[in-house]
Amino acid sequence: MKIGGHKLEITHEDKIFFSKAKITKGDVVDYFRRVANVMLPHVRGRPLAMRRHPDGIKGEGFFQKEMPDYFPRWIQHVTTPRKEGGKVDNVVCNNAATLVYLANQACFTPHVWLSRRDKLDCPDQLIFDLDPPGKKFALVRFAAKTLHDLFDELGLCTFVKTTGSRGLHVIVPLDRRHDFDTARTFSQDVACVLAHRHSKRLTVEPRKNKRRGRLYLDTARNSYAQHAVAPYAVRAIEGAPIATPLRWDEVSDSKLYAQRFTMKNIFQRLSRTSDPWKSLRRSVRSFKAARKRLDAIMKKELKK
DNA sequence: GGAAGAG
DNA sequence: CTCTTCCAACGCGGT
DNA sequence: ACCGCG
Ligand SMILES: [Mn+2]
Ligand SMILES: [Mn+2]
Repeated sequence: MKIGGHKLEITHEDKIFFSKAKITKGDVVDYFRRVANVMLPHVRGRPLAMRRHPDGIKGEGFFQKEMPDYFPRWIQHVTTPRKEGGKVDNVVCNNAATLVYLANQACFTPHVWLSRRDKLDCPDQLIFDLDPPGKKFALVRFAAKTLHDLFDELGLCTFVKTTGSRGLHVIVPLDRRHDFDTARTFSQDVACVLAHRHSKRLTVEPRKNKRRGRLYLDTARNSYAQHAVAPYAVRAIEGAPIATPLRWDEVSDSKLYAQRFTMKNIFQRLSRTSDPWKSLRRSVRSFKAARKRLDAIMKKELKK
């Protein structure tokens, strides 16, 4: 296969990766070739952690952060310091050829950092991870919408995607003027305010046995060298569900669920509707002003 | 999926 | 040569 | 200091 001026040999095209949906490795490679144009803007410039499944979804799968020596020289990469010493040489996926090469390496669930290579210490987005306690996806939709409303009050834009697994991710574009510790503390404070406003349904309680059926507002991703599943990544779950950017009005649909979009129906969606995240990079608002507004809300509502 | 070490 | 193993890591809270 | 989460 010739792509972007690179010739790639695709191996084991007929190997079954998803048995129930009868999706082969060749199908997966073809998926990434076709989705590249809409996916690349969201992964470009970011350290990428490879989630690989060489034996398809019936195998174990593993994370790999270090780019192997045998990868071709045209694949871009960036060295990042580890928090407790040492370093990692990460893949950076800036073009369709790399996406296809990774797919042939059985990496079909790439994860990406919340910061970009030119400013690794300052995230350009926050992520709130919303998973249902048990099976109640309506609670995930509720949490996402109330988060959206709170960020409206704070003057920040929000974007939402299915994770393709159990829940939703809410993304908040940031101005890269603040480090991870500052951004994470802000996200934790936002979660505390929201949990306090909706204490019957939401919680920031990490202990599972103290959540009592409430949805956990998970801010754990908002740290250095952490990563989240990339938009349009394929999850290692039967049916090949895809992490799919949504419009906010879709979150109000009671028929929405985390695995709503799959390798089988995603291109039908993409031909009908334009990229819901097209404006993401133009939606950066002032963190300073938002922090100030949140401080006022905390003083009024949290009381201690 | 591929490298490296053990046997 | 074949077979097995290895491929991540941050902050938090509790021991 | 180490373990178990997410
Ligand atoms: Mn999740
Ligand atoms: Mn979670």
